[in-house]
Amino acid sequence: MARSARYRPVQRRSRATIDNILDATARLLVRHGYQGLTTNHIAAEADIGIGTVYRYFADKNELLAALRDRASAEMTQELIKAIGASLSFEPAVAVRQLFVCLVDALERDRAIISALASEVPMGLQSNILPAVEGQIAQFCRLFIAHRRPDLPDTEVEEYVYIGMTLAFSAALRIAVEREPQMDRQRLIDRAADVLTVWIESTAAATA
Amino acid sequence: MARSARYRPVQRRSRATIDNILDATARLLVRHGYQGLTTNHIAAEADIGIGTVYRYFADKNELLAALRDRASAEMTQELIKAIGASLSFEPAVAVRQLFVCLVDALERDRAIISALASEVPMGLQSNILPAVEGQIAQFCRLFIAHRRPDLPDTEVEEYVYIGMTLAFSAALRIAVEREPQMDRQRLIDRAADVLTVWIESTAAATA
Amino acid sequence: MARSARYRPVQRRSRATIDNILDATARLLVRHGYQGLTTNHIAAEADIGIGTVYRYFADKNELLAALRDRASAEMTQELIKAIGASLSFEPAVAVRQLFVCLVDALERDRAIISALASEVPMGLQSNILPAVEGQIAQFCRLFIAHRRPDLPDTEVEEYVYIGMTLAFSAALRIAVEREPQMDRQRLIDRAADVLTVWIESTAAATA
Amino acid sequence: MARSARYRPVQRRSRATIDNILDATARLLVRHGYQGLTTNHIAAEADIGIGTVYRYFADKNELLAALRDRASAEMTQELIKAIGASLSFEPAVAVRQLFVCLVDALERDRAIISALASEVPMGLQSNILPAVEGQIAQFCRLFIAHRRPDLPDTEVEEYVYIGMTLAFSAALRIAVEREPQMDRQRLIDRAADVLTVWIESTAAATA
DNA sequence: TATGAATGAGTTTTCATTCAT
DNA sequence: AATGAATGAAAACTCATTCAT
Repeated sequence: MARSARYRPVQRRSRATIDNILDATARLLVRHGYQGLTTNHIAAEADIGIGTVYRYFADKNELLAALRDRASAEMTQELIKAIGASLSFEPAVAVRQLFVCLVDALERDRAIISALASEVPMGLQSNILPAVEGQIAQFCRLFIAHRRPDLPDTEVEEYVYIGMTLAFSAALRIAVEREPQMDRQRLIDRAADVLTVWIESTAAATA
Repeated sequence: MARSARYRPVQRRSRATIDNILDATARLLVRHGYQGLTTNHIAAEADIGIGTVYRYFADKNELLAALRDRASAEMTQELIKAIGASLSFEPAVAVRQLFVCLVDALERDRAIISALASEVPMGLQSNILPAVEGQIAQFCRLFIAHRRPDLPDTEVEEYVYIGMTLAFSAALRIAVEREPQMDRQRLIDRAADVLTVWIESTAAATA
Repeated sequence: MARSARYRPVQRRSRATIDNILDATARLLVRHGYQGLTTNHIAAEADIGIGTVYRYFADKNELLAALRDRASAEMTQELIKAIGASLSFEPAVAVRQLFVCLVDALERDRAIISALASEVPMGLQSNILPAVEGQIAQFCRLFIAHRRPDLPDTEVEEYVYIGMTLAFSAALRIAVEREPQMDRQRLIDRAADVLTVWIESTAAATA
Repeated sequence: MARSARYRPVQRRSRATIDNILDATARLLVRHGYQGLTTNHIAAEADIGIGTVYRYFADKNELLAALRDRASAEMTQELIKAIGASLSFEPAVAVRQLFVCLVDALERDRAIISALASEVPMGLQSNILPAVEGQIAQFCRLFIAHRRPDLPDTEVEEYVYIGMTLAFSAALRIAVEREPQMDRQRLIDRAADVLTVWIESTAAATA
């Protein structure tokens, strides 16, 4: 907000230092949660001076946003690769494969995801998933438009919206919030069933 | 530390004052988000002394928890009433009715829900929905067990888990996060379709 | 300070209520120390309203002063009785008897003495012992003046001052601050020795 | 609570700043007593920001403890020097010299001693004298053990305990609590007499 | 006379941010 | 470019005291 008006000299910024800071932040977030995550902590964990942190990030919010963006980008990349690999399978199989991959990805980053999503008081701003979801949605849009050129844009948009919601929220639950006594594999099967049934029913309905 | 037990006199606490404080908190949360939500602000908004806030709530967390519980209870009540009213319809219709009711309820409380869920840094602790969802899930469990006494408990549990996830996450999106250009009614229809199709397919599969 | 100017209607004050308040204060002081000793606590412990406390004591300081005075008076009374009983013995024996009695008295009230003396931030104002000591010193003065009418007042005063200091500080240590592995009886003997030797030497010197 | 360990960066701490803070605290304590001794006042008196106080001391207690330790160390140092200087004199003379030195030291620091001992509500924790006394007692133990190797340890311990109690409490009275009309020199003489007589009597008794 | 709900000035403490070195 | 000592606004919370009932 106040940021754009602040004087900021043109300077060479070291990618390595930025990653060092971001890594330190992620480590602390996973280790202790947002409570007690201070910029001074971050500097100490990254083994640099606090002043250096502020050479690379205008303020704490910007730092957290950069962390969010980096995590989003990594996860997006991974999912897009999985989509590429699934393209040759038939829809029902592909959907299941992608869903498994999504749960895996969320599970791997569960700590950082849940820390950023549910502890950092930046509102939805700090959430990693919307960005990831937006990217993936883009692919789905193209895919559907390619397969069903007859559907109007708004309808495509609605399918994508519902589909993304279902896929991501189910995967998130299974990966991050699942209670220990529930069976991971069976939940994945059930959720994939829903997606498959739904896709098939809509394909039939609009055929 | 040395104080063995917090002093808390037995006393008559005024329901009106508690509601006044909770209302003020909700108003501030909706208006400005969690950032800047201080106990002093709350007292000022409620037009009482800061000491009074601490007469009724041991600390800020307890206050927020009370707000969460009140909102949860209200929403749960409303949904249970809707469930009662839907009991006589056939499944497909009932599901649609209930889903509409859920979206309505979430929409009505959207401000407080999203503020508590995504801005208060208490982790999932501050989220209203889990409590509501848990209550409703209880009903679904009973209902399914009644209609399908042959299903083992763990399977019922899985269906409920997936069903609740789908219903609540879809409804939450439509009510709270829907982008303005999307049509509310059509999204509700699509989401209800998913639920209906899924319920019918599982009924058929296990028949 | 501001107290004398405060309006205070002439009223009947119940001795029982005052003692109730003082007892409650003493109990809390012994139980939890000065930390956490609030007037509201005191009222709750005494099972009366906080307003009632302020009907009987202008402020917290006055309450504490009343407690100090009451404890002082009780201890003084007890010691004076012991002095009366020792009067017929010869000096060396009497001194030892009185010293034992002093240690006993301090030990009995150790909790309240140490709480008031070392935790209440009223400076020396809160200490019980000066008042007790002053009263006892008065007796000693009379006794010495009676036995040694030839000594000038200032000299009597000095003897009393030194004697009181030695007796009370030694007794206080033995009763309140003694480390557990030290033998109470032997310490009493040693301390009584000092007093006896000193008294005899001064008697001889001035003879 | 959730913060696993207090963040405390490894850093160069300026001795000058610490002393500045401690000096300011001592000044305020002497000037106004413990009442009204707030960390904010200390910062203002030291002419630094409140944050700086907390860079050097974790909390108010630690600050007060540091002040106590500094005062203790200074006084101990001084007394030990005096002991060294007295070692060549015969006992009666040495005792008197040391007692005078003790009264001097206490008198010099009377303000801070009485403030810390009788106003800071940390119990005996805040008292300067126990630490000083403990150090000096150590010397006496060694000295007695050297002169009277036949005495059992517990007996030495008792003599030291009684002797320290007498010396310190008498000196404290004379230095800090003496009423103005009493003659300092004569009180010192009387008190030194007690110590001398006692030492000689015990030497004779155990010879 | 007794009550106890309400008060708010005052306290400790935190931590994002600056800037002289 | 990097540093880290210093900062101080702001937050949570306490508790002696008042006063309407």
